[in-house]
Formats: sequence, structure tokens, C-alpha cells
Amino acid sequence: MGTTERRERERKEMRDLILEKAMELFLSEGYENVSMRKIAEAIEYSPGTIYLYFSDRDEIIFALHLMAFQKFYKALSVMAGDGDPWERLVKGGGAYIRFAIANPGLYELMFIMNSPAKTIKAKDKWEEGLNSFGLLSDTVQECVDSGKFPAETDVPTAALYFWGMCHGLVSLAIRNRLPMIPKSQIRGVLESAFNFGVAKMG
Amino acid sequence: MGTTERRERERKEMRDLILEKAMELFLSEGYENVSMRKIAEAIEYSPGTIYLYFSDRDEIIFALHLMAFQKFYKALSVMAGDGDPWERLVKGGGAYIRFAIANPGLYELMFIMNSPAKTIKAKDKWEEGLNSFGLLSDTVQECVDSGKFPAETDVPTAALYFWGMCHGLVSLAIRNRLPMIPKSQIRGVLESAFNFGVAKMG
DNA sequence: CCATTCTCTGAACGGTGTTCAGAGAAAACA
DNA sequence: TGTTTTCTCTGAACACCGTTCAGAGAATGG
Repeated sequence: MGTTERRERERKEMRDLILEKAMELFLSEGYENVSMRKIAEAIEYSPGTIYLYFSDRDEIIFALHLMAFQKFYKALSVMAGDGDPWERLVKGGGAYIRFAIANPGLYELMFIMNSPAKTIKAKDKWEEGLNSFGLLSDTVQECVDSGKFPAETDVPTAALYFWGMCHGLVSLAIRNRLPMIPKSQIRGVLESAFNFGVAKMG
Repeated sequence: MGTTERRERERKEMRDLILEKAMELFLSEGYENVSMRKIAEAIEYSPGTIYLYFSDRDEIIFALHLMAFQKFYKALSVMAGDGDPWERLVKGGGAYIRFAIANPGLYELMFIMNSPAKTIKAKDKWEEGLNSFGLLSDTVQECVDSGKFPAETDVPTAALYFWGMCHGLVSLAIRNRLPMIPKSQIRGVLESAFNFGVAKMG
């Protein structure tokens, strides 16, 4: 009786279809301009159907936020490896900034929007975020081990500093708080600021 | 004929009343949980009346964002003065972080929310933000002049770096991306990260 | 006292997220 | 096969939202 298996497969396919179309709409129209009805229209089902696969709008956004993290983690993986850890750390920061500027919609989902934060708070943990933070912490640890950073360095603090610096720069840009910088120059300016910071550290 | 003057005064009083009650509601219930109807109820007028004083919801939020900047600019003024510029810069960063943690609602308004950004983009300038950024830039310039920073330092780049670092730390906290840190310790942790950064620079 | 100007109301419009009784198809059982 | 059960899906309905606007009523000016 393969019925149950087929049902499960079809259920997953429907979830994937909803997520795919929702992501398409969100990225092209902006998160606040996409309603459940519009998603329903895009998948050619009635609005009620979506609620048979997701409990509410936030659950869709949380699922998309997980998908964004997969892509993000890959982009950040240039930081892993066995070269000089300081060089990898700097490379990771550059990759972080480029990813955010190239994928502002995904970045918002992961690090700015309120909606996923509600679920993070409710679950009281955030594996996806902490995985990426772990990658960063490991690299910072290696910088301590290799003597690049002083032995008494508190690794979580140093990693948070590094993350905060990158996040601050890109989130100011994404939320339009740098209107004095022409859009075409944003990436370069952020990278300069980042380089200023790492030059001071290095 | 003092009628016109009285009318103008009453008009201003009504605008202030709306802003005051709106701010109260926003800070206590959160921005997305306050509707125009709720504001109308708070001021004891019908919803339509608000639109005689503000063209739409975004205009209210933009006006509140200006009020937030007044308070913020004052808090940041510890950075001005005539002591050692580097010391003032560090003090300014500390004030920035403390202000944001103590007034997350105001901070969101100024640096995170989308709504004021629309108006900033429409007006294509942002005096209030640039005033505060100017305060920072001036202090960085004085660090260059006093020899604390190398003469070839690009001041806007260094200032942006400093801003980004502070903004990144607090906005991660405000948007709940640091669930691994207990709320009571957030401020201390952010300050440690900030100190790690300035120690590297100083 | 009348005409004008101004303020304010509240119903209405077209949207929103979400729920749920009931229709109809598919599967399981006899 | 026919019958019963299980499952999927619909779409109207609910309670909200931001915003508009004809018209009521008061204040002002002549």
C-alpha cells in the first residue's frame, strides 16, 4: 500500500510549491506587498488551501528564512578550510557583505525582519543562525590558536564584534540609511569601511 | 483678528496630541499592532480626523522618527566637546549602545524600520540622520588631526565603519538575533564586543 | 441674520489574515 | 461491485486594516 508514501510525497510537493511561489513573489514585490491571496492565486489554489500546509503566514516566512540560510551558509563557507585563519576571516567578511548586497531580500529574512524573530523567540533557539555563527567562532578560535589574536581573547566576544561590524554595514544599506551614497557605489563603500576595520585589527 | 493665529495654534496642538498618543501606543504595543483606528480612539476623535492633520500613516511615523532623533542627538552629544577626541569617540559609541538598548522603539524608528526609509528615499535627503553622522565624522576628523588616526585616513569611511559596528551590535539585539544571550546580559555583552573593537583600534 | 468657512463624522471601499461548513473525490472495506 | 470512510479543497464569512468623502454642524465674517 504505497498510498501513504504517495500522500506524504504530494504533501511535500505542495509545501515546496507554496514556498517556491511565495519566495518568487516576496523577492519581486517585497514582503509587505504579498498577501496570502496573492500566493494562493500564484499556486492556483484557493486561499484556504495554504492553511492546510502552513499554520499561518509566519510559518511560511520562517521556512523561507531556513532556505535563505542554506544559501548563506554556502556563501560563507569560504571561511572554512585550512589556509591562514586571519585571511579566511577577512575573506568571510567580504563574502558576507557581497552576499547581503546581492541578496537583500534573503538577508532581510535572516537578520532583519521581525516575523522570523517571533518564531525564534517562541522556539527559544535558532540553530540555523548559530550554525553560521559557529563557523565564524571557529575561525576566530583558530586566529587565537595561531597567535594572530592574543591568547586571552574571548572568542564569542570577538566573533560577535566581527559579525556586528558586517551586519551593521549591510543593514544600514539595505534599510536605506545611507542615502548619501549612490546605489552603484554602495558595495565598494561598504567594503572600504570593512577594510578599514580589519586593517586596524590585523 | 487673532483667529488665524489661534487656528494655527490649535492645529499644532492637535498634531502634537496625535503624535503623543501614537508614540505612546507604538512604544507600548509595538508598531504593527497599532492601527489608525486605535490612535483615533486614544485621541477621542474619529479615524477620518487624523487624515486632516497627517496625509497618511507613514507621515506620522516619519514625524515620530524626527522626535526620536532629537532625543538621540542629545544622547550622542557627549561626543562633542574639547577633551581627547579618541576618548570622546569611545564615549560616543558607549552612549550609542546604551541609548539603543534603553530605547529600542525609538532606535527602530530611526535606523531599522522601512516606513521612514520610504520618505527618506522620496525626499532624497535625510538631514536628521546626517546631522548625527556629522557629529561622528567631526570627531573622527579630530582623531586624524590629533594624530590618533593616520593622516591618510579617509574620514567618511572610518566614520561609517564606526557607525556600522555600533549599529550592527544593537540591531542584532533589537531584532532578536542573539537568543543565546540572556536579556539581562545583552547590554554588557554588546559593550564588551564594542570594547574589543576599540581596543584593536586604539 | 445670513453666507461662508472650517472641523469633524462615520459609512463605505477595497483590501488583509484566518476559519470552517460543506462539496466532492479518492481510498478502504464489504 | 457498492458502501462507507477518509481526505482535499473551496469560498463565503469574520473581524480587522488604511483611506476617502459626502454631508452634518459649529464657528466666523459680513
